[in-house]
Amino acid sequence: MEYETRAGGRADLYEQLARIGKVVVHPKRIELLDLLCQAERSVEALAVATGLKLSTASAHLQVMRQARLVETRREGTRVYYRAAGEEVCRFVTALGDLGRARLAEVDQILRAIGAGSESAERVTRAELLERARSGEVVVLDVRPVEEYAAGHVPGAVSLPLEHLEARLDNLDPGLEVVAYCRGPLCLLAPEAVATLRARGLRARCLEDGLPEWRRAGLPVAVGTDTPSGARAKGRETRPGRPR
Amino acid sequence: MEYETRAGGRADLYEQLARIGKVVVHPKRIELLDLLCQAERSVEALAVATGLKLSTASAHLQVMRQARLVETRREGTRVYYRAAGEEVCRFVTALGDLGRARLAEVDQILRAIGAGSESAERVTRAELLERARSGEVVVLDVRPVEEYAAGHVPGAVSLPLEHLEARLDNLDPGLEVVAYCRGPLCLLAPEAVATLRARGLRARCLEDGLPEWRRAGLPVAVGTDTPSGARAKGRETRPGRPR
DNA sequence: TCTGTTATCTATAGATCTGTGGAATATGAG
DNA sequence: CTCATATTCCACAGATCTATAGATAACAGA
Repeated sequence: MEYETRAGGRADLYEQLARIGKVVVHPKRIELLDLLCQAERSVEALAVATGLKLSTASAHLQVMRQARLVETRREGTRVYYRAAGEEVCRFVTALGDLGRARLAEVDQILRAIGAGSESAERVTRAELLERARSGEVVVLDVRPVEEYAAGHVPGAVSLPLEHLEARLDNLDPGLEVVAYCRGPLCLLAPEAVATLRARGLRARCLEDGLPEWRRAGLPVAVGTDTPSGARAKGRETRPGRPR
Repeated sequence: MEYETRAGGRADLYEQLARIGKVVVHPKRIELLDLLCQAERSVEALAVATGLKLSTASAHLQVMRQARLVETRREGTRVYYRAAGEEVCRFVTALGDLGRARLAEVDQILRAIGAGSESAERVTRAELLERARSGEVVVLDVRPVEEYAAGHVPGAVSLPLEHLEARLDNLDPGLEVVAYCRGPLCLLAPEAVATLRARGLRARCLEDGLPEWRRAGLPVAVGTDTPSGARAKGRETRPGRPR
């Protein structure tokens, strides 16, 4: 039996793509990339967030830099890493989607906290926009403050999950809460919702997270000012071409 | 300085995703996956196409199976592998897109054969549909016959690149040729176009390849009958939900 | 049942990857 | 210039991955 062999330069091509594959072969590197899709961070911050030793984290970051998936910015004695462009975040999302679709284990882990695929509970972006405008809901950003600062849903209140219990009183029990976090793989918002519901509040998760919000061409606010009344003081940007 | 640590079950999550990453860390596995996104194939066919020994190819396929990215079907003494669903192909596409966007090397390799990002030359799907309907162009599927058989643009003529030179006479020099292949990373169609142009024929590539065509919700014909007149005899399917 | 074909499994040697502590570098403050 | 901080570089030991040959298993046909 005979089969055709492949054309010439392709070997190099796949070798190049494997450079990218090399990044996502290590769980910690995926975690780092996921973090960097939310906001830039210093090496130390990344090491602490992922539970790695500093030198190990740095080594992983070098691998990611060689694959050109991250870029750096120096500020004084500190080096800030960030995802090298929107395509990187899209790729991480694609990886997560594939995981949820094909690996039952992923869905199980997510479902264990109520973030699984029975997402009938989730609020769509369109619904949120509409209801937030009329003041019916409070939008809660439960990610760490630095991620909120790097970009958030306009009008959202920053309330990191770790501080949620402590600041429950600040929430108006009459309003429904819509919480969001990093995306479909992130457990912060589902955990927040579980906590809130246990306290008798009405709460739901937003579908997806901030990267998808941005990618949908919706406005993103920048800065740490939490809106006490209705409008935030941080800059607000609307990207060029919605999709 | 203090940073928050991450919540609980996440480690397992990224470990699961790394199972997928493990597949794309090896160039040959990416190549195999790319092939399987076009059509199912036997282990031997895959080994020959990628230039691997049989046992090595089998080992790679086991890794891919463990990550649930491929599935198998047994037919007599032979085992056919296929991509485990549309999400897998979408992921491979995302990987390729990321490579083209971030790795200059990838673009260089593609450009060396005229398939680079200066794709102003490419025909859009919409344009092709319109012009093919009015009979102005010949649509050429330059992939191997088994991929044509597994699915092709309705009305396209199967003419694998390796046979192109030999069958040049069959082409009407008055018509423009639109060639397509596996996708943006595939070099078959660009090479075919280069060959045709060297012979003085008018020829262009279609944007992307068959997977993207299918993903766009356009009809896909199945079978090996090449249309001599206007209509193919193979089945023709229109998927449920276009996108 | 026996035989040939196709694919998987096993064992192994060589290569690559990981985590680590400690040295080296770069920057800013005194 | 010297010191303190943040990061990267280096060397090494232990773990994992890769390719391959040969054994084994599944199947079809006589």
